[in-house]
Amino acid sequence: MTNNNRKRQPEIVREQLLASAASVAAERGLGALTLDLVAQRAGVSKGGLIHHFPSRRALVEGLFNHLLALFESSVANYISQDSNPRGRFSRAYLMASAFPVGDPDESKLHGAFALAMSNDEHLAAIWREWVAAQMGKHSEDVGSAIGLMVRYAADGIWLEACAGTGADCAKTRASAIDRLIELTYSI
Amino acid sequence: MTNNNRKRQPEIVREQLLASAASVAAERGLGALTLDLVAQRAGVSKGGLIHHFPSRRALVEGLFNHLLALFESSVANYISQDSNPRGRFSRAYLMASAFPVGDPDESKLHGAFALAMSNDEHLAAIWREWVAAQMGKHSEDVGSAIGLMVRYAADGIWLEACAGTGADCAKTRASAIDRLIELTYSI
DNA sequence: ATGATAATACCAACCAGTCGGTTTGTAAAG
DNA sequence: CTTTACAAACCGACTGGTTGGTATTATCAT
Repeated sequence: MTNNNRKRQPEIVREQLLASAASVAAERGLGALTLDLVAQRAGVSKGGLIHHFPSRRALVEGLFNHLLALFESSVANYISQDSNPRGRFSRAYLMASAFPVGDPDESKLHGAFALAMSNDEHLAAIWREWVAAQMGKHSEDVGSAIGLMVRYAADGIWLEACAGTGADCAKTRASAIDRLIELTYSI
Repeated sequence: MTNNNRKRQPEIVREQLLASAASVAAERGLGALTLDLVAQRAGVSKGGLIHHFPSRRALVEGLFNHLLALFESSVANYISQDSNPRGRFSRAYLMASAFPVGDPDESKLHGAFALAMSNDEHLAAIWREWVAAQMGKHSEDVGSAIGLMVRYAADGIWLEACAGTGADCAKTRASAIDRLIELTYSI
């Protein structure tokens, strides 16, 4: 068993650090993610943060992987509840994008990282690998133009959410999502 | 006539500053846009830069407005070449997004700004106003779920371009764009 | 036309603050 | 006693912005 009454619980601190980093990045963007601030929010000194993540880059990368894992499990969850294999992956991708789990700031986080990918080749590589792995796992809609189209739209949807625009036309938005879901059944 | 052999040509310098800012932001992201670097690339001192844009924020905002104007003229151009009013705006929006004018780095720029909006309420406000103005001008596809869907997908497309992913499945991509265009005719 | 005056368009140096990272120290766990 | 898990202080590099000054251009009375 993992010791219960330890005073030092590094794994918990590590998780707390990731959570703090996530909240900072969601609120103020990745650019404003400073070691001092993250450490302070996690109730840890900067030295303590550096102990777990030896550099800022390592912290950002750790957070990125964490988010990717969350998104992946969300997609997997939608898939498991979907008995129709037709376009299932794109459908789940759409749902996971349009209805993010957790706090609404999460889409902001996704946005922050998408931004980072455009200038950080390493993050972009991680993302590419993830996409490739997903396409391998869910080969149902590989190469489908409609599937790709739906996933494009899904990206646009959370982009809108992360930019905070389009809060008005919620009705049209819901209708657009409905149509997208319909489309996935014709893959 | 505007004097020809002037030594000081502030408007040209201003344009050069915007161009430099654009190239820096496209290459390294908005976060790496420093006054020193922009000034250096424009062949101007930092003081000179500050003279034209009194703060970093003003520079970023100026660049944002500049890009918005470029995108708007691109959209307008597609619209003017399109005789079918049905879904014309969404179609033009899609084309302008999927086939950016100028250097390929421009989509990176759009990406940088789109995602910067998530953390800069002021930029987001400018964007919202622009969208509202566009929707007012091209009322053809206001409130259309299909139009919104297409524009979502358009956003996703340049997001992909800006992240540098998906260079492989160009064929599927082209096919997806074709289908999106088709969709706009059914608005 | 011309010289004085004001306004504009810059530049070089500097300042105060911030940030990533290092170093040193220390208490707890094994 | 060694290793782990932190804390506290510190450092060098960098950044946005200021200041004080200079060269150029525009205005205008003479």
